[in-house]
Amino acid sequence: MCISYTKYMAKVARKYKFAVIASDVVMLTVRDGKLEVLCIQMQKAPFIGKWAVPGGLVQPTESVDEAAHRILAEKAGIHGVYLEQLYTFGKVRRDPFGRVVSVAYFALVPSDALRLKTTKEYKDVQWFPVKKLPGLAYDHADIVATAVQRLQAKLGYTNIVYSLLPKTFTLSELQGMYETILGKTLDKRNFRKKVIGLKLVKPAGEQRKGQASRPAELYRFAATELKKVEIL
Amino acid sequence: MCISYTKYMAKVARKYKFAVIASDVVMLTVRDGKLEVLCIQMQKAPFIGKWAVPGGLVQPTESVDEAAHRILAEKAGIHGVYLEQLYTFGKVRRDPFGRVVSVAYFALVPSDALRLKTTKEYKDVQWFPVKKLPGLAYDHADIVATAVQRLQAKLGYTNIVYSLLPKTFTLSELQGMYETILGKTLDKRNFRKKVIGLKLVKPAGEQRKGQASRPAELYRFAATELKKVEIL
DNA sequence: GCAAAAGTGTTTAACATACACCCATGG
DNA sequence: CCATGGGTGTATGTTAAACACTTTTGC
Repeated sequence: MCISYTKYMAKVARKYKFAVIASDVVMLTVRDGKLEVLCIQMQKAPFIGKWAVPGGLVQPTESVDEAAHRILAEKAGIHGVYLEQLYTFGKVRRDPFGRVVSVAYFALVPSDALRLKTTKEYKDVQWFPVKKLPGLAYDHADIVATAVQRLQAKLGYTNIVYSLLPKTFTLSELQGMYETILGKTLDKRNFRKKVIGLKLVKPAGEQRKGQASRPAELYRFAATELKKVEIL
Repeated sequence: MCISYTKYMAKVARKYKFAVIASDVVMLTVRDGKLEVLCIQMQKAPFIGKWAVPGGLVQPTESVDEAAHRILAEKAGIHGVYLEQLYTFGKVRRDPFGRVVSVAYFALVPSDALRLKTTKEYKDVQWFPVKKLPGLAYDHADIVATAVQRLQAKLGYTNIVYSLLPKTFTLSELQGMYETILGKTLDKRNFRKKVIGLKLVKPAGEQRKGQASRPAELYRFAATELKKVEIL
């Protein structure tokens, strides 16, 4: 149904020469100390074998936001994660298929949800580190770059990092998130003073044991909705 | 030509039930100590007599950015001002005319360009203070509110204010811009220390005379492209 | 007992804030 | 000469940045 709709729209759009609206979703996660993006491998000319960010046409009965949620669910089986509109890419020739304007979104996926995800068998879906991306179809390299910039910026003035970590985490894990995404190291003592002083996190009252080192205190986020906080 | 295209598209869009792409441009200026928005008065049902922000359909041969520039030029006769993409509004029923997704932009117009503008005779075009807006058609009240928020935020971390002032200006005029847009007063001495210390402005070497008070030094912006600067 | 990561304070410099008076001009 | 807006400095508190050692555990 989705494929026939796509083909139908392509025909209509070519005939009437007008723009159709698509949505592309950049899904980001942090895994093994690397910031990664979910990509799918394309089957259609002229991009056979190329990778792209998941996307699809916006249907007549859904809002653009709803389309982004649907793509997230269909292409990655992920629900309830952080999703926000990123930017709208509207150059005339960005898609050889026809005039497609793409409203791009970015989603943040916690690494524990991600583990669930990779147990499913999508042979044409893969996480790539943003620093080792394959060549992407369309203008998707620009879209991914814009998403990474937005994430880096928001890390500094919001509590958005809550959407990348599991419910409880150690302060070292939290700091690692910042270091991975920003690509620089931070001072441990200053970082801890800051996140505790700003009440970004609170102790969960448990410890992470089982490692050959001193057990780490576990923390929770004080808020799990987006708030403005000057962290950096 | 533009009107017939619009009617044609309306027909096509209704027939094939799919979304067309429009762009709306929120033009902002500061005049007489008030932040104002340019609105046009509509002629078509169901919004006869209602005010709206200038907008129009994106043509097949132009990018969405180009459409925004065209709307700015057509509806307001303004060229070369600051223009950036704001947000894409994509709810299903936001336009009774059909499924229209709007890529909103915001433009900043210096008050001297604006004086030129208001000498022209547009009986259906008017500047309204954002605090005294008439009821707006569609979801344009949301769009304007989003634009104002974006402007307030960018004022704090960029030099964007350059796009609202003439080439030379006094520090009091500059401070007035900040106070008007942010809706709060600032300390004169601290403000001056800040903008000079950050090298946001440099002296123009002239003075503004002709007022019943001490002449004020005139300044210029050190840069007239958008830069990140922590001002507030 | 040793390797590995967790945890903890102090000093210094930079910046933000609060605050009040004199100056140059036009009328 | 007076009304108007322009221009200037200092003291205080707050925040950012730099920096090294002790603790607790598993093996």
